[in-house]
Amino acid sequence: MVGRRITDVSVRRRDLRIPIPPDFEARLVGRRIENVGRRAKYILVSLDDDTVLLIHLGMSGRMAVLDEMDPSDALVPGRFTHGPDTATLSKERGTGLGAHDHVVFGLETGIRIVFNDHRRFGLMALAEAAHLDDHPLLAALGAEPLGNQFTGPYLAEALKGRKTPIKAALLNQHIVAGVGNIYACEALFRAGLSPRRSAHTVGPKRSERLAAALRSVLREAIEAGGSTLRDYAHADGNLGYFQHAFSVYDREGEPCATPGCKGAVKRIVQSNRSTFFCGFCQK
DNA sequence: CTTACGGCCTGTACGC
DNA sequence: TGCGTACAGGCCGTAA
Repeated sequence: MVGRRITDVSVRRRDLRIPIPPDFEARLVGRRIENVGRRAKYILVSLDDDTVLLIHLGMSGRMAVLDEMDPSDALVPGRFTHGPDTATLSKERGTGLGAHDHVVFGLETGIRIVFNDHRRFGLMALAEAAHLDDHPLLAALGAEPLGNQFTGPYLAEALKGRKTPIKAALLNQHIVAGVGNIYACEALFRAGLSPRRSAHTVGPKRSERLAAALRSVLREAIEAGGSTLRDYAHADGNLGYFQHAFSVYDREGEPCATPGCKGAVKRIVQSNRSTFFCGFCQK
């Protein structure tokens, strides 16, 4: 995408988690893409007029690249996996688009970037580059877990006085940004901390362990291309494979991975989300 | 201020 | 086979 100009924007559904504003298309057409970055779970697309396009994939969103010169792209694994998409595909033959392809960016040289999100928990928004950090979606975010700011002392300070379970605190984007359910569970396992433990009881020493555990699990997951549970895929259609390295996530009833531990992985519900952990080695 | 909870959507897996 | 229920990688608004 970087270096190419946006020649065409087609919004096929505006009612994402936050509605796409009326001036969205007009503000994007004709702009050149200068950079693609990320903050927390937001993709940040910087344009040549100091506008930034914010994209959030929610739980089920994905971006795909359709190359007009290569029709086999429509067969990219993980692209039309849901029933209605395939059905609609035949009706809309010629566009190559499916029922849940909500936004399509046409770029120079005939490539299309498609935002697909069957649950519409994702969103797109526009921000000014000069005030990006003040944008309502970004302003209150905590430190990047892989950035220099995120240290044991930072985490200990952020957890101080919080009564919520440590699992919920890890999912709180204002404390640490970009951690979801899988990696919260895996980090707590690596740190040997019970997900039910009150956040404020995680002091400097445990925070150091937890911050290190979180960084290591994220680094390894990224290295492995992410975790494919049901339908996650890269823009090129390749699947992640970190799910094979899970210690606890989605492993209810299986023996604990810690050598010598006799425990089995338990599943509980916290803040309406599944938590997986070992009751023996996580205290 | 903090925390708990329901809701947003649609698709899939599973039990009856 | 068909139907109902639970659940899914996120996050916001509201209430307490």
